[in-house]
Amino acid sequence: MALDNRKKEVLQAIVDDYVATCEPVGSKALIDRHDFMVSSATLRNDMAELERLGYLEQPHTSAGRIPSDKGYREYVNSLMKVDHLSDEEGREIKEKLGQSFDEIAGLLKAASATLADQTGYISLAMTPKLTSSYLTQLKMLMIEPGKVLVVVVLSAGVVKNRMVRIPDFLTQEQILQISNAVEQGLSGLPLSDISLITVATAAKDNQKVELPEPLLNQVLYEAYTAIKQADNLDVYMDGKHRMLSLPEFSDTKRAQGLFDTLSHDGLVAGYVDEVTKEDEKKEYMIRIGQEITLEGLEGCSFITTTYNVGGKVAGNIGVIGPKRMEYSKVISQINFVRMMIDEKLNQ
Amino acid sequence: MALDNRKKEVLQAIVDDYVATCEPVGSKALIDRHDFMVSSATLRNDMAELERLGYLEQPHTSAGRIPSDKGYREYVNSLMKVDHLSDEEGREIKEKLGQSFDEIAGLLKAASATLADQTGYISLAMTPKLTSSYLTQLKMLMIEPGKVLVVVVLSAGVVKNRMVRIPDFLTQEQILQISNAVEQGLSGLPLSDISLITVATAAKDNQKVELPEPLLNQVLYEAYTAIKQADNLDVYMDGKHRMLSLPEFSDTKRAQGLFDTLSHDGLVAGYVDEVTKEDEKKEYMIRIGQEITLEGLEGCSFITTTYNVGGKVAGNIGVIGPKRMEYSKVISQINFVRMMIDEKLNQ
DNA sequence: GTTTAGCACTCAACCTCTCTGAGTGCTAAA
DNA sequence: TTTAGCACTCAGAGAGGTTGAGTGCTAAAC
Repeated sequence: MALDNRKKEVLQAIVDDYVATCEPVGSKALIDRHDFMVSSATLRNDMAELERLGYLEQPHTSAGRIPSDKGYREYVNSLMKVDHLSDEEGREIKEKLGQSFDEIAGLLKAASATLADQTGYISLAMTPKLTSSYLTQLKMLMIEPGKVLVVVVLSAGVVKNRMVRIPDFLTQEQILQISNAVEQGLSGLPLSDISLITVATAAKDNQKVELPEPLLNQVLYEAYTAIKQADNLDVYMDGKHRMLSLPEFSDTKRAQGLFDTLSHDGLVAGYVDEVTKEDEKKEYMIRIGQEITLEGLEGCSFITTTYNVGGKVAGNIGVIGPKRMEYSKVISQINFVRMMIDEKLNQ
Repeated sequence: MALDNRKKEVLQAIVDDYVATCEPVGSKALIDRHDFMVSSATLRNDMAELERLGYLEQPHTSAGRIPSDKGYREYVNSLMKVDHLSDEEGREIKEKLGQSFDEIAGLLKAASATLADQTGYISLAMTPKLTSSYLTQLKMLMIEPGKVLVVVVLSAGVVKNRMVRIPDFLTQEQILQISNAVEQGLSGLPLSDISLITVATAAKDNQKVELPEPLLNQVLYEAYTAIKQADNLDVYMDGKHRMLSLPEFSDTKRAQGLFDTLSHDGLVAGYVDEVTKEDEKKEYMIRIGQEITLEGLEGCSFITTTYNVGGKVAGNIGVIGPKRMEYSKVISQINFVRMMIDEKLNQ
């Protein structure tokens, strides 16, 4: 059964008011703050009906109503008015992200900081998923005997490096030969196709490399690990501490549950990944309250979106806030930041 | 006026009990839990005296006493029994830090995580102060036309790198010439002696570099920035969220004040630096309550110590916890971790 | 059928009052 | 100097009462 127009307006008004005040909304207050052309008794009937249908909840008999997860969902799906960023806000974001960044990591850090600042909630920025990107360069730079810096460059413009140990007596020359051989053999190959075997094949096909097998293998193993490690997702998160000032987290237990989970980057990244796949065709992923299957985030809402680098390769940015979130505002803020990232990355 | 022996014992017992329970300690409870050979009335007199002298405080008339900052200070300075780590704990730490680390950053991250785990408080690990270290290598690796990875290697074994932009048309060959020239001219020089001018001199003294002045300067500027940036302190902090479970932070306001400050790495690092200088000759820096001049940390205690790399170059590790902290235990934990770091770095 | 006025009802929040008990300070005697 | 004893204090818990925002229901009006 669909909601009639007035009920929709009532639900919308209740969500708006509750978001603004964090207090249960009663029929009287609703009349006062909005131009309903009916009496409070009528609204009471509507509210009772909305509660029966599961869109509203009552903390206790003599209190007003608050939106349920289902209520928020309905609001987000079809009721909220899409907000435009004020010029002011747009300008602020542009200012913070306007400078030039030499590495994608720097851009994402700045994006995360900006998003946290602007929304006042927790922001999230993840490096691109690199599975579909390919290796473009592999350099090995001898720092001192036995210590080599492996630099991996991927098609998405991602550069990662890692210090590894190798046998002391190998020379820069030998290392150079190996890295050149591997680079020649593997560049252009998707990361997912690179295995210890392909690395070894690449090195051995190249005649110039002349080293005893076990030694060679040791170096190749380190190169392989460095390449694979370049695939690791980095997660930048800001604004956690701001959540403590929200009334919904005045209970330390809740805040602790949230922080416990958020301190495991991997958990969050995995969840975002999973949910992004579910909502593949949508511009945004929105999860509200109990819809979120991460422990400790049941009282939150989670909005993410995807930025693009070149073709397929993409990462996520997002915001975690209370269910009582200014959805439309946050969405437009995320969107703006995403556009900025896209622009920077694809210019 | 010095405290007589019994008063010292009383103070010590009160601190121990309060640390264990977080409840004000009364004369009766003190008699029950310790073997004082006197009556509670006598202890009451002692406690009144200790309060008059400022070592104890009373939350309200009909409550027991809690240690004041001065009381904790006396306890730390001369009363506490120095604890030895249990074999169990030592083994756990060794296990976590036992693996080999290729970079100092990795070691410090692990140290911070371990310290947070073991103490249950907030841990801190800072990269070495590099002002007294010198440049050993400077490499520039062309990633793609216009983009160069500058790798800076310092005497302390610190390797930092930074992606920079240069004019498109410079070749790998030219870049190599420049970096070689700079490296030759500057290697062995303390970081503090390196300026834009010395960089430029190094490059220009080398005959091989043949580039129009403005172009060359642009590249040199980037190299200089990369070198200077290698000096940046990194701060690793873990275990923040655990503080929320302590009774002293059940009030969200306090927790927020703490987290606000801790979210500024720089503030904390600066403070540690400053205080380490004050306590230069001591093995540990300990600051209690109001002694800490960082906003939001007035309810905490802060313990740090210094690890060494080679000679002078040194960084700090530390723990931030409630004033009601198991001082001796934390100190031995920090100490153990410091020894592990020293060992790893100087082997 | 929908809307409204009116009224009885509910219940968290707040206040006040009392009681309890842990803990104190003081005094006078040992 | 130490101790026993006693009067005193005060936070915290519990009981009782009041308030007021908010509800649901009913019967009349539209």
